Amino acid sequence: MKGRSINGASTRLRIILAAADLFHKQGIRATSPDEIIEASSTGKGQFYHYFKSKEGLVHEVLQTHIEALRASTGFIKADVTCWEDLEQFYHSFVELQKRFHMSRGCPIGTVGNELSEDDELIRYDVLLIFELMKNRLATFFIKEKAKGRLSPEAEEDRMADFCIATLEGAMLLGKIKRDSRSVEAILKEALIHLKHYAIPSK
Amino acid sequence: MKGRSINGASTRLRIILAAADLFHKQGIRATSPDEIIEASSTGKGQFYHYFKSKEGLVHEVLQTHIEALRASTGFIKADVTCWEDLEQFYHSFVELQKRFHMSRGCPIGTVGNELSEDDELIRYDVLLIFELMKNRLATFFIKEKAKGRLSPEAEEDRMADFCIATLEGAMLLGKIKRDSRSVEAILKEALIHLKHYAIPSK
Amino acid sequence: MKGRSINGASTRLRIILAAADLFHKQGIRATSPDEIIEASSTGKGQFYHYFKSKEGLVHEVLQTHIEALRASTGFIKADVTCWEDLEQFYHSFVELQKRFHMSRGCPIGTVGNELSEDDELIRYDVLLIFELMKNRLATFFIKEKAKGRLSPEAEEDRMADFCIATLEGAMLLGKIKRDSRSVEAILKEALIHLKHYAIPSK
Amino acid sequence: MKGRSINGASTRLRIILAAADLFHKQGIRATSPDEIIEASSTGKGQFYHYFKSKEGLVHEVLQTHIEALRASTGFIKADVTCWEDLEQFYHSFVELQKRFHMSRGCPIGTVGNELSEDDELIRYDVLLIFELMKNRLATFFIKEKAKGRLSPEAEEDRMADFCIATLEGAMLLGKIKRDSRSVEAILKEALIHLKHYAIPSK
DNA sequence: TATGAATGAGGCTTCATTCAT
DNA sequence: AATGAATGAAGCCTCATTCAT
Repeated sequence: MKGRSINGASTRLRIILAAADLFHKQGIRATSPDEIIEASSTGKGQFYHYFKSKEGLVHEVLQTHIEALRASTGFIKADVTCWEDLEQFYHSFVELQKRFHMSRGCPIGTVGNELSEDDELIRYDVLLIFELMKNRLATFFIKEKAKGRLSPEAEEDRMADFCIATLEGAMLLGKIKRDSRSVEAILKEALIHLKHYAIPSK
Repeated sequence: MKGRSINGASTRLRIILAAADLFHKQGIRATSPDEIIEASSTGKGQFYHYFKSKEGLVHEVLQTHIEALRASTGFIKADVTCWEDLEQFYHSFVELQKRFHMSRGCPIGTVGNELSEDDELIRYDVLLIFELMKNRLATFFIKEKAKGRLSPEAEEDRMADFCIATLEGAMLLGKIKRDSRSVEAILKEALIHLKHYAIPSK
Repeated sequence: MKGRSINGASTRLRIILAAADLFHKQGIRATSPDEIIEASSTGKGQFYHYFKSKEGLVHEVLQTHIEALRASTGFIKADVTCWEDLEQFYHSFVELQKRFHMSRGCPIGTVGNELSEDDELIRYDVLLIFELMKNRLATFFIKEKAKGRLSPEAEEDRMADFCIATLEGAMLLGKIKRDSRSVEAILKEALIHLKHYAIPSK
Repeated sequence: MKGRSINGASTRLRIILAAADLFHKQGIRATSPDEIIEASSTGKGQFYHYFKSKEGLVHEVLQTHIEALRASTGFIKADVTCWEDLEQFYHSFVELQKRFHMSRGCPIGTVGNELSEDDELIRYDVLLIFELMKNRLATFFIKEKAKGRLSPEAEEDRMADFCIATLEGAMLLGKIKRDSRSVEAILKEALIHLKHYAIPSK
């Protein structure tokens, strides 16, 4: 009788949280159900009681990320309404990475990067998260443009994708270098570029 | 008997090439020695004759990438001497990705992504490759600055890291979206930014 | 509350019926409690509430077959009082098999076949069913002999066993061939043989 | 280092023989790879080195039965050239069954009986064995007829199928009853029937 | 009566590696 | 240089059952 809990939901959640952490730390393939079971103090049966397979769990973990993104309950600060918020958005990721002493990349990027052609279902989940983030950012740019504070030739969607790409690329480099300095430098460059499209309000 | 050593060399190389392809396609963890052996038409013994372990092979694969980068024999066009070359550098990666119908990311990034804290040796190999690429790019920026064609406040190393980060991030998005359009858009944005540091020769 | 016990009875019955069908379809070992629970739309608890174990359920399923045989409520037409009835007896099994497009064998034989030395309890159940069927058939032969319509050297028990064996063997061939023709041919041969013992009433 | 053998073939054979015995004893589903591995004194890896799956092994086991049948090296005496040989054919099966104290059925029938709709490959193997046996028997009947020693209305194929069906049915009953007497009685009845088609040479 | 959470043993298969020839 | 047999740990999942509510 390991982690017998009050209700089933908590076991399920414990599994998801343990899995999310392990996937972030070492990737999906490097994480075995047994490891997740151990980390969440459950039994083998519970794993497959709550999730139909490891892949199913991956899906649930990503759904949890989506929830957190939508409800702004996670580490990601994607409610961007001003340029400072955009910096905060970037910052929230770097903070996460620093918390793990630069040994991990982006939780989403890590998962996305290790997908292959037979992980279509998971790819769609990752895609959805990236699109969600992109939309949050694009919305900010669109509003800025509407207010006449962004150059008319700025393409909001492109800019948003550029944000995400620089973020993901920077975090990957940060993980490889085990150093946050270039991550911050890269993101600073990205911000400089984005702000080039800004029209200073007089 | 020459034939033997030639064949020997080719066996070794066949294994490396097959492994490089599989690692790129599906990552290291998802690729078993058996799969590599099969793809390179060798026997189990040969694998461990030429490489002391799977990790050793990963190292050799990365050494091969380094060789190719140094000798400019691979797909990477890192001999950058003008802005067009920089575009070519980016382009060479996008071409690679397109060749696989946007189902793969960057061969180096894919490997780097799935490393965890106990893959220090491999991490150094990946780091070396990124540093090598960065130096090639930085060298170009340094020369440009020396020629007075780059703004004095441009930081060449940062710019080079920015190049690599945008590249890696863009390719990740491309793989997740299975579409090259945003990859190209992102890289275009990156180039715009970099060129902002350029001083047009009159 | 009557409704409850009625529902209760029906739950129990639903489980037995679902199990009987699955055992017939794929055998006992290939059928898990989960599958039975799913097929009978119950919960896990109900299964072990009504049956002490999977083996206990197998026993109940066989008891149900026995009931049906005794009360002549099942598909088996074992009330044999004339030669046409004997044909009907055979025919009822072939009909069952045809209903499942020749993909299944005899429901009893299938269960009996997969028994091993530590299934003594179940073996006795199966044995009882075969003995029951045999007695029904033997009774017919005994009566025929009593009426002087069967050769004095006919051994009624042997004949009855012969009936069952040909039936089981024919159904096995039918399942393997997925074709009813040889089943019918074999049973026809069997009938010819049995009728050889008959003395035509002048 | 358990049963390290001189050459690989013997390991493979040991696995097949152990599996054949266990399948006969308790059926395919009741036999786990682990059990086969244990019984054949091998390692887990060897099992999957020689056979692609458990199903693959079942196939090989059946192929071995086919070989034995073709080469007449197994327990089955299917070289039937006279009526005594036919009795011997039957007898060889009963002897096998007696050797195991009537606790097992026919090795082929046992496998055939537990198949379900998703074992098509194995079903074909079993079918082939039955067809092979049938042809051996039918050949005898055909030759007898050619020699004018069999009634013109005898249908050789039917008779052969009848032989196999009675055999399989009798063995199943024998296993359930744990008694050889009715098996022998049933087969005696079958022989009586078949001989009815014989024309005594004057 | 009913639900489904919890448990852990075991089933089938792959992995990475070593060894013998 | 080359082959492939051997090994055992581990990976993913299902099973049969019990327990708590």
